[in-house]
This record gives sequence, C-alpha cells and structure tokens, in this order.
Amino acid sequence: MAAPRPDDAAPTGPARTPSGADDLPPDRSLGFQVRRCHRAFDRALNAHLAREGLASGFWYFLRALWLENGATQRRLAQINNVTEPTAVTVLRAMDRLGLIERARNAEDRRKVNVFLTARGRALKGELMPRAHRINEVAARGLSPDDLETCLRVLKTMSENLAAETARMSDEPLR
Amino acid sequence: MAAPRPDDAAPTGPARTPSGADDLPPDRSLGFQVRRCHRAFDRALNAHLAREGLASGFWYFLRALWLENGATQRRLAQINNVTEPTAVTVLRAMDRLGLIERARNAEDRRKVNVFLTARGRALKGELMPRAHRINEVAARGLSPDDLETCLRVLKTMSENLAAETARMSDEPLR
DNA sequence: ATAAAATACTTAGCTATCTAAGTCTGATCG
DNA sequence: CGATCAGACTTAGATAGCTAAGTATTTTAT
Repeated sequence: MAAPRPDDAAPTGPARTPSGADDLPPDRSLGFQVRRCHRAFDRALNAHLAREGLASGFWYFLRALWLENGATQRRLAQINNVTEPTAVTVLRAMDRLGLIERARNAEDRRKVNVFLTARGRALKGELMPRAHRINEVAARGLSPDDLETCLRVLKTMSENLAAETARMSDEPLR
Repeated sequence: MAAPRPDDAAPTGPARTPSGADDLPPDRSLGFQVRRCHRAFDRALNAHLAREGLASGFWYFLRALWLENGATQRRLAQINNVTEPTAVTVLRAMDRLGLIERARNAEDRRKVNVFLTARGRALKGELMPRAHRINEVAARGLSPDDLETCLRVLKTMSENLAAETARMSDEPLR
C-alpha cells in the first residue's frame, strides 16, 4: 500500500558526491537491496490483507497454523523467526479478532497451545491465492534458475549472519 | 544480539502436516526468505551499532548524508525508500543525539535541509568498516556470480512489487 | 526433598514503520 | 489580486519488531 514514492528512489546513477572512497553504494549493497525488497513484499502483503480487514503480521502466523495447528507460542515464534514477545502481541490481536484460541496445556502448564477457529481456518482459502499472486508477480520476468539461486543465496546469508550475530553477543565486548 | 533461537527454526524438512495442498512452504517462498534475511541483516547491524550507542535506523540516513550532505528530508526518505513520517522520527532522534542539524531552507521555506555535525561526519570512519564486515560475513561461501544474480533478482522483484502495489491502490476496489 | 536452573509465557518500554490528516509555504490560474 | 492546488514537513495513532526483566512451572542436582 505504501511505497513512499513510485519506487525509483534508490539513487542508481553515478554516486552524487564522488568524494567518498566508499565502495558500498546502496545499489550494490546486499543489505540495502534485501531491505528494500522486504518492504516491497510487506507493502504488497499489506495491500492484499487490508482488503480482508487483516494486518499483515497475521499472515505468517496463520500459515504456520495451517501447517501445524495446536503449536505452542514458542514454536510459532521459532517457525516465524521472531522473538516470543513479538509472537505474544500478534497472537493476542488474532485472538481478539477470533482467528485463534489459546489453551493452557494440561500436561505442562507452562505451555499454551494455539488453535485456529473456524474463521481462522476459512481464511486459508481466501489468502493462499493472494500469496501465490504476490510471489508470482514478484517473480515475473525472472528465470527459475535465477530464482533458485536467489533463494539459496538468501538462505546462506541468513545463516551466515545469524552465526555472526550469535558470535558477537558471546564476545563480552569489542 | 537477537535471533529468537539459534536460527534453525524454519521448518525445513518435508511439510509436517501432509494435509494441505499448499505448494508454498516457507522454505520455498521468496517472500519468507527475503523477510528472514532482512531480519538477519537488521540484527547484525543492530549488534554492531549498539556498540556505538546507536540505533540501527540511523545507518541508512547516515550513509545517505555521507553521500549527499544537506539533502532535504523528502529526498532522504526517497533515497532510503521509506515514507516521510518515518524519516521525521528517525531524523528527530538523530538530531537529539547531535548527529545532524536541520535548517529551514531560506529560498523555499517549505524545505528543511539536513546537515551532518562533526560527530555525524566522524562516524563514517567507524561505521563503514562494520558495514563492510557485515556484507562480507553475509557473502561468505557464495560466488560473485551468485551474489550478482541475487542482487539483480532482488531489484527486479522490488520493482515488480512496487508496480503491483501502485496498481492495487489505484483500483478503487476489487 | 529442596534449592537451583531451565522453560514458557508475559509485561514494560523503546524503535521503526505505516496511513491519514493537518500546517505552512509556494505556484497557478481566472 | 485572490482562490485554489501542489509541495514539504509534522502530528496522531496503529502495528511489528526488539531487549530486559518478571511470573509460573517443570526439571535437575545436591
């Protein structure tokens, strides 16, 4: 829905100030392009979900539940690669809207299992086609090989960075 | 710093519930992988910037200003591909910390030009090496060709999606 | 058997992002 | 000239994400 301006924003020409010996122009930076692409996906998702009266954050949790109904909150956070407090807030909103129900686990009372309601289950039929459309639109004009490479590169980078971030939080300092 | 759990979270094996005729498992979804990778970059960036006492949002604005000191707020928003209100909040925080100064433009009093302070300028020397390190870590084990392909695919997808989102907000409804 | 540690979730509080609506300022046009 | 329209920024209010710290509950170790 957004796009702060058509999208032509990223300065793509020659660097405007030739001053900096800065070999990391946004156009060539993986981090920048991943971020830009993420926002593009998020905006597209939002534009579609808003039509169902839903927030874009619901999508990832719904999809996880369509695959694993009854999962615990922690499990859902892991699947979606977000922290537990994030899961708590999104799930609370979904609960309020009647898309899910939460039930304390009887065997291990620390756990809370999350179940789809009929409404939550029904959304699958409406939302999956939209998700397919978004992915299909994004991939337009790109060869299967290139998409495959991109997926592989993204996964490797995610793993590399996660390892680095973990390493850094170990190091007490510096 | 973050990473809600090592990172092995994404269910990577065969779909857990063979029920769904759902051909869009997270592992194969461009949107999901872009999102996951974005967060990995953001967490790494945060882990580094936190050591300078800075928030990760500053990075993109600082980089833009190192290239184009004195840019207007709107221009900075365009460069970073965020909306103007987002730029306002981040720039306000940077102003509070003394990284930038904002000056009403004398010729066109609607505009506000943003200038780096000495402190903001000095950060370049500390932060650029960290940015390089992050990109280098992310790219570890990947061939230049694959990285090139990934960059190209990301850019194309961003453009495709931006066009689609624009198209959707035109369509009065549907 | 109890104290300590680990788990699962929650709360509190911050940042970054968005949309929608508002305020000036400048440009256009009748 | 004056009214309207367009441009640049701001404000208000929502969502999603994070860290740090807190509450139960279960497991482990002494």
